[in-house]
Amino acid sequence: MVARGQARPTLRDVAVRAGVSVSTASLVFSGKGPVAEATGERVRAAAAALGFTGPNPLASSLRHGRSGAIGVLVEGRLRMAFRDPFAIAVLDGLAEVLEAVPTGMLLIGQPRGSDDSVVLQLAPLALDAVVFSLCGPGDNPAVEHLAARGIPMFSTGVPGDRRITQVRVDERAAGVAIAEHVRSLGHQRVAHVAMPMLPTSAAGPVPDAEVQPAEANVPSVGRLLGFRDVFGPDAPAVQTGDGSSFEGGTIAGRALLDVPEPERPTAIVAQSDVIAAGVILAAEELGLRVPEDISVTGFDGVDLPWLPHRVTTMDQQGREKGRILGTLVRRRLDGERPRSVTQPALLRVGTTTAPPR
Amino acid sequence: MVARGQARPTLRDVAVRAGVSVSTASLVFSGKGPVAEATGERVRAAAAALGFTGPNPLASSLRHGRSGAIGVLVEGRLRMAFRDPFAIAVLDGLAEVLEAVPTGMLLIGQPRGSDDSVVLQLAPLALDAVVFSLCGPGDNPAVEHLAARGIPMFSTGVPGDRRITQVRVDERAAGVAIAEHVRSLGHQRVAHVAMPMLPTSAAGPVPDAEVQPAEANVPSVGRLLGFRDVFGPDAPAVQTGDGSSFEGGTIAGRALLDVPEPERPTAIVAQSDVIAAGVILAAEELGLRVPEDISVTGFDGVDLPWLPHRVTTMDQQGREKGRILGTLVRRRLDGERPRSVTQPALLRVGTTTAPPR
DNA sequence: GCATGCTATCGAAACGTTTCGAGTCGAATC
DNA sequence: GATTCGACTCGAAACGTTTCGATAGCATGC
Repeated sequence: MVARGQARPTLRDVAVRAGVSVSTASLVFSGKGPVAEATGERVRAAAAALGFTGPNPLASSLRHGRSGAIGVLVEGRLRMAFRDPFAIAVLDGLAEVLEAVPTGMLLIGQPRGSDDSVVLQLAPLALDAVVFSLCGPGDNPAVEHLAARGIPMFSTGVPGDRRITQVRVDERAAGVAIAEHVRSLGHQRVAHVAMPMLPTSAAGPVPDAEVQPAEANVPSVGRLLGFRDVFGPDAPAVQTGDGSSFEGGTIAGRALLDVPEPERPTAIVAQSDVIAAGVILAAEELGLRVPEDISVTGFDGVDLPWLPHRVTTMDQQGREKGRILGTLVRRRLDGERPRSVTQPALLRVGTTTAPPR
Repeated sequence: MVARGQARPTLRDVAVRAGVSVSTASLVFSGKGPVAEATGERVRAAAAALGFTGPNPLASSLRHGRSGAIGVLVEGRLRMAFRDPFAIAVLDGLAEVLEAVPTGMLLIGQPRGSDDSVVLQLAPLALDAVVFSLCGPGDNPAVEHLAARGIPMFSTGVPGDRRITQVRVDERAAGVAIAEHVRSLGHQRVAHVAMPMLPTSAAGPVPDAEVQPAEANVPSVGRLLGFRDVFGPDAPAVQTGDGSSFEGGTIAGRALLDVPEPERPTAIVAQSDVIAAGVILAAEELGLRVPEDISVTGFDGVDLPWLPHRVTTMDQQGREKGRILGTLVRRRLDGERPRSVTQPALLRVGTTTAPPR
């Protein structure tokens, strides 16, 4: 029942005790190949008696060449990544599909700046695939390493390497769609709050040099391009210094709204719901009512239970995106070569937009 | 440079190409044992030429008996678990320590109700240790399985099994401390909003039968006991139906505050900051100002950037707790047998408490 | 009475490392 | 010149499975 000494029992111990060969014992646990009822029973009894809880996963993995784990690369500190409810939604959908396989998700943190340390961290890990779902723009040193190891890679748009199978949305088209909605309400002075264009971008107005039309698949860039497709290339845009964050939204909101009324935008298009929430706080701090005095839109379509508004947003259906990602991973592990897919984003009108006064 | 055909190169391929034995090649990559400079160079060159990215982790793990991954058990859907910023803080601290080893964190979801499926999910996973940090009260079927496999277990208080090494706080004492603070301000009619006493608890008033003094190590129970140590055994307490959630706090807050003024409590002691935030929303919805009309306290000491208050709370230093947890895991993997530890929780007075009017 | 087919079982060969003990060789020591 | 010592290298034996091909037993069909 309990381990004698230190060593765990092995399949061989079980086989010996049951009076069968190791291969037969293996068959009993894997369920492949025909085994007589009585034999199976004897083996299971021996296993129970020895406290054998099943074949050693490491040995089994080595034989199969599969570890049963996929890596999830997390850029920056965990606490930051997990503040983004959209990322969580994707992860949740992913887990939902992978649970059934079953495959575990191995979190791999990647603190900023330590470029090659992630490779050192990755090298000793046995992974069947890797998902980039909490990463920002820019190249990731992990991509080269994983490509060399032949580990299949998946992402939700960034990094944009062609060796990575993607579940993406047409960011620019989505940016156009929400901007159109704002314009159709009658807004003309409209500003944009973006996530950083580059990993190195500083908070503040977006420099034109950082907006490369070729990078339209990067969410921050694509959404800004879409916005400017509607409101013109000179429509004001500021970026946060830290991705999709509430604080970043608040800071940007103050900068845009704390100006004399004639210059003040009548609507702000933000690149995420969390940023939009921050902008709303900034507006309310300044005594502006949303949506009467100022309209605010978000992006993502996540639940913000603590926000007493329903943000007008582009619903990206994060959980569904995660599920699709999971399905792609599964199919890849089954030997197929699934191609990248594009998911639609849907305009969802909430309580934070109205015609200008 | 690139894989020929499908097969990845192995250490043997590298050794052959470099004209050395496999064991010597192994020495080069592991850095153990003396290797002549020239030999090492030759092996590395051969590896580069073949596109060998390092020893196969699976084989290496089998040999070492270590997988380089620790499991993190997540009760309920991922999205729910990750809504709790305290859990995230613990995870963040844990990751900080484990990154350096390096060891990955393998998330294992455990949807409610599917009692033995977690074992099925766990069985094929190679884990060096398991951390329960996002789990609620009650027994967990995974504990038996892991104990049988001899996998070291760690937790932050629950489950309370003695085979698990714990980083806990004295929940009851902490509950007393914050209640004392509220009483010292002069409050007499004080209510409590708890997390569920049992996994099966329904939202609403806490039935006496669910409050077992023996279970004082369970956070929800211990904190309530501490609260009642100060305000008496009949002080009103309601529990949420879903752990530490904003919505749960709002619902409970409405139930407690939407009553005629003479019956209304002048302070509410909540079992988490997130719940406290929900209570504050409920209060404000009813036109009550915090802290002028009603004081609200939380628990945990997490950052809620979107909340325009600094909650008075017991700071549990989640990140530090996670770091300690990580250190315990590390020491255990180094062969020590670290004992459970108790962390202090510190009263941190914010802007949500004041004397009653 | 012999080929045929099926079921149940087994031995041996992987899977790709790491580690242990042993061996080689040249330099230093007596 | 024999001995001792390091530095370096190597072969072989694990680590605990899974899988392939072979074999044995036994009934079926002619």
